[in-house]
Order: sequence, then structure tokens, then C-alpha cells
Amino acid sequence: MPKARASIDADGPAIRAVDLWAPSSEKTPQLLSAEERARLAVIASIVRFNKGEKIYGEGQRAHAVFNIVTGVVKAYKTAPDSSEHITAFLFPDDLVGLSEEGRYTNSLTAITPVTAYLLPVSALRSRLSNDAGLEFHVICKLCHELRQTQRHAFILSRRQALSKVAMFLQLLEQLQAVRGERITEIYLPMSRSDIGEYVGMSLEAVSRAFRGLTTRGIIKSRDRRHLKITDRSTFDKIADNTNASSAAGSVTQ
Amino acid sequence: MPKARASIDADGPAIRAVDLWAPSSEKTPQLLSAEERARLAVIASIVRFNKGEKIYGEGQRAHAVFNIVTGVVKAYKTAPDSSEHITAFLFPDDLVGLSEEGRYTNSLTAITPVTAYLLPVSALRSRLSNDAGLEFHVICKLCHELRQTQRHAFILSRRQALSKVAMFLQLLEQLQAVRGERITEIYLPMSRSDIGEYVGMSLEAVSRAFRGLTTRGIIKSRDRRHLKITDRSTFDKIADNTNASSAAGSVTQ
DNA sequence: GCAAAAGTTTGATCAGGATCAAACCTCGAG
DNA sequence: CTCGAGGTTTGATCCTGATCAAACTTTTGC
Repeated sequence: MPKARASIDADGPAIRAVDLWAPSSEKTPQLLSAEERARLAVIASIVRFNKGEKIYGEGQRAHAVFNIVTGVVKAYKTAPDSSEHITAFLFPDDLVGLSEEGRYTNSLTAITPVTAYLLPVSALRSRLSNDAGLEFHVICKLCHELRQTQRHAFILSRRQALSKVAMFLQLLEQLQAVRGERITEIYLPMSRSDIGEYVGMSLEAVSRAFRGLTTRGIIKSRDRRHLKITDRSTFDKIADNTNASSAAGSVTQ
Repeated sequence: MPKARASIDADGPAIRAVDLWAPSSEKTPQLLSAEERARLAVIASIVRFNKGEKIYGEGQRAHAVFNIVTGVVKAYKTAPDSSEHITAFLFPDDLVGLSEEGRYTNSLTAITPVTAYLLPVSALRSRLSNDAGLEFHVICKLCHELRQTQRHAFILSRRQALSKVAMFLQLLEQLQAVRGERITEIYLPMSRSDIGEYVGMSLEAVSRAFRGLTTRGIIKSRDRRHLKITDRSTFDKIADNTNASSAAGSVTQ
């Protein structure tokens, strides 16, 4: 977050209008172009984390930003009642290290082995101030992040367990799709309880939802971390709550 | 959203690192400084909407951005099953008009009489390209919006009705606080069902939650749209789920 | 000011998911 | 290979909030 003026935090107006930069129709799939990447490489160092290793904790002094190279990371907040709320799952090429007032706003843990570039905040900041292109990319990424978060909120607002899980799978599928090509198999690097904490339900309910989708022939899982969607149309109907109950509702559990 | 490159939408990495611009410690409570505001006034025109009037619909061609002057607006998405999911409530000084691929991403309806500045997208875009200060403010506002959305997601992830409503009231209180001064009375311009669609529960449940908070002496409502918090400590405990049940749990309903 | 419409409260019932509990896999460490 | 810990499935029960329904209140338009 750009700095921490209390006034912005407290009463800064929201912005909801950002389709203004739309320049040409060039593609910018990466946060950084090869060239920009190279320029940043100077200040970056590679770091590595084991599965389950905590990268940083909420409230800790934010000294660095990470650019994930391989692996998957979860960002989460720990509520006072010690329950976790997962804010996002981060994948390769994602930038992580959101901070406010110089402190991280959430905790970060690797859920698979992770390698990442570590970019010291100070060095990165000076790069940004004289690199308009980079700044533009940042705006793009902020917008992307905003979309993702709105989508997350949308998932959380659903009341049906099947609906939540289906939407979550849609999300993963899109994240894993390469260049718009639909993938055949969805990979679930995170645990059932991670999923539950992301979509807002208990881990048992997540498990049951998977079984529910399986017994209806909508998904088929190879193992606990790999599944494919076998009945697209009803899957989509469940995901966006278009009454699929006529067909699937008959199956009791 | 800045433009609509399919590739960004599909696989653009998320950014989570934006505390990089933190300059001095000046305050920027408004999106626009008086001067910037004046520069924009040239291209703006004033528009007025009645209570309940729809400002625009999701998917409509996005020709303009609105800067709310007075009144309150709700932004929402209509799910295929025709249920509404409220994305945000917008207040004076908020900018609205988020679009993607030149089309609005959600619908907008005035929930009180509203006056606003209408800024044509085309004119605004050209302003922005040669106004770095404005661009910086946009980044700030995007961050603010992101924070708000994350907070919304956090509310939606709570399972207790009282907790959701209490968090929602906290949110309103902060939005209405002027310069960090805590207000005495919270104003609820939106209907119970609007609240329900925002926090993810039925309107009846919202009503019961208000009653629940009232019978426990935690809030006191002057009328349906004005209330004050009478027991701060238990209110806060309920809002962040710190077990307040010892004290309040005894009250059955 | 009245009637209709919209919004709110309250009640009763019901269902879906939370929770508690136990058995079962899976993977990694020794 | 075996053991153990962490993760997952499954089961049984309970409870909260959804849903249906009806009375009541407030607002709005004539």
C-alpha cells in the first residue's frame, strides 16, 4: 500500500474507475518485461523456503518484496480468536509483500517448496521513482489484485458449499491456464483446511463438497491434489448457482 | 481497471507489494487536491439521481466516471440466479465507474438522492496521461479500494451473524468518522436487505442481529437509520470474535 | 391524507453446515 | 521398513441462519 497517511486510510475516497490508461492493445502478461526484469535482477537475490515454512508474519517490519519463481504461497491473517483467514494464494510470477506503514499486512507461508527473488524495499522504491513503465505495470497489477479480491469476496458470499468449492476450482483452473488454453487437470497444492479458510467453510465441509461433486460425476480426482472436471455444464451451473438442482438435487448426499 | 488485455486478466501475476511510494508524511485525504479538482472541473458536468435510480448497469458501455458529491450509492453484481451481491457502498468523494474492456463491471444504484460530477472517460484519460500527480493519487485510491475489498472479504468470511453485522457497523463508523474523530451516531442509509447482501446473510437475519445487539445493550437505535454503540468493549469483542460469549452468551436470543 | 408499496419485524419450521469424534490414509523421518 | 504426525474422510449430532409466512411500519405517490 502506498504509504500510510492515516487520513487516506480513514477517509480517503475509494476509486472505482480505472479503465483510463487503456493504451494500445499490446499484451503485458508479466509484471515485468524482460528488460525491466533484468534491471531489477541487479538488486534481487534468490531465496528458498521449505514447504510449510513461514516467510514473514503480519505486523513484521517490511524490508523486502518477493517475486515468486516456483512454488505456491498462502497469504493470511490470523484473527484474534486465532482462526486463520486466507487472503490469497500466490503463484509463480506473483509479487508479494504488501505492507502498510512499513509493516506487512498479512502473514506468508510456503505451502510447497518455494524459490523467489527477494527485492529489498529501499532499492525497489528508488527504481520505481524513475521508471514510469514500472509504475504503469504496478497499476495494472493493482487492478488485477483488486479483481481477484472481488472475486474472492464473491465466493465467500455464496451460501451453498458446492457452489463455493466449484467457484474456487474455476479460479484455480483459470490461474493455471496457460495463455487461455484450458488445462485438463486442476492441481490443488493446498490442504483441505486451507481451501476451507479461503472459501469460508470448515475443512470437513470442503471434503464433503468434493465427495458431493464426485458422486454426481461432475469431477473426478486422480489423487488428493489432482482432479478434472468431467461434467462441465452442471459444474458451471453449480458454480454460478444456476439451478442445477433439477438434475443433481436428486442425489441425496 | 486499466484496460483489458486478456492476457493480464488471465494470467497476470498479482501484486501485493505497494508500500513503495511512501514519500513524506503529508496528508492526502481527498482524491484530488483543490487545484487538480479545478483542472478537472473543466471537463465535468453535474448530474443528479433520485433515490433508487439506477446509474448504470453491469456490462453497459463505460462512457463516464462519477465523482460523488452528495448521497450514497451501492455497487453490485447480479448473479445468474438473480440474487444481488453488493460489492461496495460509495460515499461522497468516492470515484465510481470501474470498467474493463470499456464496459462497467458492476451495476450502480443511488440509495439516497445523489449528486455527482460526471467525467467523460475520454477527456479524463487524456488528462491523466500528462498529469503524474493525478496518476499517483490513482494508485493511492486503488490501494484504498483494495484494502476495503479485503476488509469486505474478511466480513464475509465470518460465520456468526452478530460478528458480521458488528464488523459492518465498525466499517460504517470509520467511513463516517471525520478526520479520525469518532462519531456519536452511525447513519445507515441502506436497507436491511442491502446490508444482508453486503455481509452475506438474509435480511431477516440482519434484523435479528440488530435486535440481538440491542437487547444485549450493545447498541441503541434512535430510528431505523440511526444508532449508537452503547457498550464499546463487548461490541469490539463481538466484532473481532474475541469470545464475548461469557457475558453475552447467556441471553438466549 | 389516504392508499399502495416498500421495507421491517417477528414467528415457526427446516436444512445445511459447524462441531465433535473417531477411523483412515499418506508421506516423511528415522 | 516402520512409525508417527499431519492430513483426510466419514459419521452423528446440534445449532444457526435460511426460508416461508404473516403482521406491522414507514414511505411515497396521488
